Amino acid sequence: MREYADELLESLNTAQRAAVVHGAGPLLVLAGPGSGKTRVITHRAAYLVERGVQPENILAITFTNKAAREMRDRLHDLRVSHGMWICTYHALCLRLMRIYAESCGVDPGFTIYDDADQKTLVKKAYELCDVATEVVPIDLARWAISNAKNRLETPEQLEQAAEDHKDELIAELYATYQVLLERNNAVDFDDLLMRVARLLREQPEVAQRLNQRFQYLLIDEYQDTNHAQYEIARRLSEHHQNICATGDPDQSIYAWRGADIRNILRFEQDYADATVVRLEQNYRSYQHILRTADRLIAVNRDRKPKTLWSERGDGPPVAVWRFGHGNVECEHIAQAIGQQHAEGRAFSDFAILYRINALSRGLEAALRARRIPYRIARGVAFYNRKEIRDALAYLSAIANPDDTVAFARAIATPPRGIGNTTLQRLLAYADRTGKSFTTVMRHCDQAEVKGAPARRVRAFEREIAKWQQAAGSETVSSLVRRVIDESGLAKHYSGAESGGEDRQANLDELVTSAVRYEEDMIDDSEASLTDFLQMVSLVSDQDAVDEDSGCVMLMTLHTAKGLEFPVVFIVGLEQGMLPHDRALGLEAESNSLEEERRLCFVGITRAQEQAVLTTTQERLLRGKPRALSRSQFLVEMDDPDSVEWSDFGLGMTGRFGGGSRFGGSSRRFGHDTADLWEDGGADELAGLDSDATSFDFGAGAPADEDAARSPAVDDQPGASGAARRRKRSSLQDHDEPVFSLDDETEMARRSRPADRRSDVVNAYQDWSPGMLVRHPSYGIGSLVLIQRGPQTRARIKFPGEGEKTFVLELSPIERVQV
DNA sequence: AGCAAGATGCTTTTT
DNA sequence: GCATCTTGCT
Repeated sequence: MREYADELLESLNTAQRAAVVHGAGPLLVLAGPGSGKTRVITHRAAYLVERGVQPENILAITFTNKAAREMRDRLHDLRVSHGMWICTYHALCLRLMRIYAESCGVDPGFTIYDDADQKTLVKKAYELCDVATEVVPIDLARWAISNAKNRLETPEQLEQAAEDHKDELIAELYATYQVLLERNNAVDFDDLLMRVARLLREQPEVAQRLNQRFQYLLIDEYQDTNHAQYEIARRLSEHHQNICATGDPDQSIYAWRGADIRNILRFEQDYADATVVRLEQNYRSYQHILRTADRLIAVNRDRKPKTLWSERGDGPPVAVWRFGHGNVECEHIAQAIGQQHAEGRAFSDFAILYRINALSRGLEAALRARRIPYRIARGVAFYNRKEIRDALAYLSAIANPDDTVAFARAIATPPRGIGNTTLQRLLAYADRTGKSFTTVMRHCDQAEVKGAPARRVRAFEREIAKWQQAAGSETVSSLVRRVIDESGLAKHYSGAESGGEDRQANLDELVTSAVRYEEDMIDDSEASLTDFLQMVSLVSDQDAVDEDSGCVMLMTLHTAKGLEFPVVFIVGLEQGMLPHDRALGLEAESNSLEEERRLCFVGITRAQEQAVLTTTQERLLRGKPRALSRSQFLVEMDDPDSVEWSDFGLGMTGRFGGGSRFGGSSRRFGHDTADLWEDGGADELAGLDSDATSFDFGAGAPADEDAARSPAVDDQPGASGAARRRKRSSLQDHDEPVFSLDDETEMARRSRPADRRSDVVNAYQDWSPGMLVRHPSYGIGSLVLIQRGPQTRARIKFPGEGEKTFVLELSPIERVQV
């Protein structure tokens, strides 16, 4: 009879198998993109269990909650479920801090401050230290404090290392900020790591006990660990040395927030006799994609060479699209997605990636105008809404009577006749005496708050006390409901003022999330308000990436790490965007430029079948037009064999600035590519004019408004491909662009040859082998083979160039009229 | 105390 | 372009 352990090794390649069967002792798995890393980790965990290791003796640390969830699911499929700790570094530290609260110097009911709360408190430190933000920019101080914490440095150490007055001020701010955190019984994200790292370092007996508990460590994305995380991993594996780290130095993209690529590079020195396994076979992408990514990353000097290989076919070349303006870029991408969807591709097959969140706006508008369902990976967005933050402030105030940041927020909304003067007096008194805010409110006359305001303050305090009592006897969800209703928040946000209904719905959603939290709790007794709030604060963007939402996914390149999609668009490949300005500064120099390159590498390697990179000559940035030149990365990765350039409406700069109102005139994009190729010089641009006028900017108001009324998400994920197609085509009928019959535009439209306005649904229906086509750089060729499917692929023979394969929707190929 | 209009500054990426 | 902060008015 075959053992289950053998079954676990099936369908693994030699390297993967070596990593899975590796027993005790340090193991480093260097895993290139798409090399089946997650499979290896999960199979390794399951294999260990199968060989007699107890699940509760295994600790798996991931970078995101989503990765943790995925791993848990996969392990469940592999029949390993309970007992194993699978969590992020931050969640791990949270749990340890709760257990060892006293040793960590916190009260277990502490609040976790997010970015915004942290900023509030740092500002307060500025006031207390009498430092002006003009002298030390607030973000500089925040960055410096965060860095110090990552390196486990105290304010005193920072002060000793200070080189100038500014550094001294920062050290002072850090010290004050820490005191404020303590007084509020709060920690920030960095504290979670720092305090646990210190705990393990300073209390060897705790470290020892945890070594016994967690006999095997599995750590994902090791290249992204910062010093504190590195220290934690080391201490937790000090005695048994059973640490399995996986990662890829070429995908290290978090150095800017303290991640140290050296942690992975020196693994072999840190752990004597470490076994190193390299996973170099890629199962994800076609060759053209892989080779292009490889060519780009090979430019980095600070790197260990690595050979990525694949048994998959060439696939279509990587496409580079050049546009005159960011608006055209968005329109064209939306159009291409619409077209491919009409041919049977699911919307969820597409991802659009960008360097900075600000670039999502135009894309959203273009997708909405075409009624293409999309989702933005922004998990925190929900918890960042005003009404949600307000509700959470009430809850934090109930759970943690020292949390003045929460009280200050709660007391102000809805307005209850307690203004800033009163609040400041209360806060000042709390600061002076160190009493909890509830106590201060109860005795507010001592804080010089008298008369009517005093009555209101005491009334507010009584309400909080009432809820605190309720918190002890009812479920979290019913408390959340009660607080939202009784605080007056529900009423306050019910007004017909903009988005009142949405806000109500969001507040309801918060209650739902509390219900879901209770359901997820295995042991009911563990569900507590504090725990719920702490969990909520560790939610991140990546967690909002849904597997099969039936939507096009939009996200930053950072968020995309670890994901894969059949078709990937990376927009904004321009100097200043990708690589970003901050990486191009003289002082930043090569290190950050190399990180930008890795970021681009991560982006390209997300693509399974098709990668499209776009670049524009101009785009709106912060509301102002900005001229841009193409990214150096495009040049570095270029190769005529695997990268194909297309130009769309180059030189159309300036004239169309201003906004997203251009109607759903999809047909006017697509295959009417300009006949210019290389660096569209000014003389070549002349021929573009007629095309340029056909773009109809600013004239599509009716279509735009129509789109605004329709929901962004209208696709049914469950529907079969055929059903979806049918639904789509019926939609298409209604979706017929409502042209505003602006004279100029309509004339431009008519003046174009009919065949160049290819029909979206029946595109290429009449294309057949033998037909002549034109490619802007290869010239005239003949169609050898046409393959219809999710993408229409065509094999075309060019005299002197040989045969090449194209995805027609993505290439600038035109039919030649005979 | 509370609100509204105007001024300011800011955007890289995230647990 | 947006969100946040400041100012000034009721």
